Amino acid sequence: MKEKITKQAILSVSRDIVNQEGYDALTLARVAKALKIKTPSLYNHISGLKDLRKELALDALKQLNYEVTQSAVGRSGDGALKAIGFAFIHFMRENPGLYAATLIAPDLQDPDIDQESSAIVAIIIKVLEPYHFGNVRAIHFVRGLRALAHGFSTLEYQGGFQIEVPLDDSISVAFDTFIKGLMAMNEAPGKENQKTENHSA
Amino acid sequence: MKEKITKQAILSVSRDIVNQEGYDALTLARVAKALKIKTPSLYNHISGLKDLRKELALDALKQLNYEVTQSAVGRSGDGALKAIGFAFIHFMRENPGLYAATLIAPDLQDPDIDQESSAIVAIIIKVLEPYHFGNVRAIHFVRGLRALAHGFSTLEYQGGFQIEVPLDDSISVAFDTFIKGLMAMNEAPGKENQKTENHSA
DNA sequence: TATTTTAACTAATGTTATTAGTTTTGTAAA
DNA sequence: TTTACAAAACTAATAACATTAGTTAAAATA
Repeated sequence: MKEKITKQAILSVSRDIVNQEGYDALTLARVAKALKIKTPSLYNHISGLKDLRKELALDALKQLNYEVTQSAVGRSGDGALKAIGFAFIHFMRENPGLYAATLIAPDLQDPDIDQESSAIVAIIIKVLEPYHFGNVRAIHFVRGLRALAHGFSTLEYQGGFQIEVPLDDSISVAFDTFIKGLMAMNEAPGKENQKTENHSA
Repeated sequence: MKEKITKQAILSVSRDIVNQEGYDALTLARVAKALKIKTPSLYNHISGLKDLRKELALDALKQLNYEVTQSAVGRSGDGALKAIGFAFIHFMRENPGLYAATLIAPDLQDPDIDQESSAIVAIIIKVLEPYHFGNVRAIHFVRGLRALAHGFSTLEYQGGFQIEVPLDDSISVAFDTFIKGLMAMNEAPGKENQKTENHSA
């Protein structure tokens, strides 16, 4: 049963390739071989390697958004925040190649990519709502949480944690710590509580 | 006055290339052109592109370590921690190509690279000493601070922050938040305060 | 059935990294 | 000063890659 060759099929084998053989293994030659066609035939469906990388990154971001969103449903407050953090790590562990795709191929100027990126921000903003932060302050916290999740993911991806202390404990403690500080901040709020409409932090 | 061609000279032009033209612009052909020699001649000094990337990453990590260390001297406690965080961001802003080199070329298995990575950990551990955390707990916090700094750097590098709220404010708030939570944690310590000797978190 | 579009193909070009073998050049010894 | 050697440049060649142009076969449509 031959798979019909379509953009989705190309993305599908690309996902497998990057996850199993590493991001660098994603070449048009490799993709064509997996699909049993010649390299130039790919140009009937995509407009080149750069395009393929972008599409793959977009796909990865969509999946990441979905999993992050799912991790937060049914939870609230600090439980939801921690779940979001772990959803990042989980995604990276299960899909190292796709995670690399979101790291390397960014082109954040691209409107499609930009939209997916800010969708993640919107999720966190929503979870933060009950805390009643001012908008500016909320953006600071969103950025902090995002940086924390992203930082842990990237460092583990690179192999930056070798010690025998379990990483999951560290992540848990780090989020607890940040959230605890966040509460303390709320009791003694700063002066920068102006309104802001733009939520694409 | 012709520059004598040496490993250092190769690394020097490589630094300029990645910072000015992006990490992808680092090819042996490009380096050779900058040095006005032919590509194969480079093999008299380095053993290939992979080697060059590794050497460049090592160089970048050394510089990063130096700047992080310098940022902490004369400061203590939360002031020092925040300064370290900003040193990361500053390095990334001034040397985007070198920063990318540390992100992309890792090979964390390599002993040279590993040593430089754990040097950064040692610095933070030292700054945390006055807080008298147990070793396990200290490692958690080191990881958290490292992830925070790394996360902010990487996200800004990718262009992940577009809004008009200044990023430096967010970084400041995030570190304050984390440090505040850290103090609160210290007042109510957890149960996992065993001793550990390995400091290469 | 005839026509148009889709999607494969072959052929060719230019850019890479890399290896092998050769020549030049500078330095140190005779 | 001449000779010997090693360092560091070179030329030539190969293989993997992306990309473009032009061609052909098959499928969909009119």
